[in-house]
Amino acid sequence: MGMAKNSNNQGIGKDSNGHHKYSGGVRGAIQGNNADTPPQLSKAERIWQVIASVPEGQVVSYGQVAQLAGLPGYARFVGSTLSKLPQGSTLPWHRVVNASLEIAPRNSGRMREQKRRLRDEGVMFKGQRVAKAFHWTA
DNA sequence: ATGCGGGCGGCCA
DNA sequence: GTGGCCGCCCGCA
Repeated sequence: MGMAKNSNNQGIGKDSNGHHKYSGGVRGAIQGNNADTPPQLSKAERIWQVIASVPEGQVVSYGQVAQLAGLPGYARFVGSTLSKLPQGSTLPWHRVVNASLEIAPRNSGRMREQKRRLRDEGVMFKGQRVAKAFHWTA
């Protein structure tokens, strides 16, 4: 475990979304993380919020994140949003897998990094997939 | 404006 | 259980 502290902080420098509609007090993490998520936040911000709330040792799917962020149907957007995270981000991006609970195919190095991180927090695999027991249900 | 490619997902062979 | 086809929605030529 060591230092897990998945706060709501992920080195959000500048959103490539352009829309700087405000990003003021993101008080605490989004505890509710329901679809009732207040919309002053940009889509990317809401997505970050949800991911930041995923417990250590658990995973969620892209579609699930979208759903929880109040953006049903935005699964792919979640993926592209994560691909834009800054290098030093503390957002637990590695806890997001596809609906089949497999690590989404992309740069092999990134994939290995994700698997390593998950294993480090105790997540177990069944073949290529994360065992169901580690699938987070909000 | 239009087209195309993504860290996806649900359905149906 | 797999694999292929669309459908979704966005960002960037």
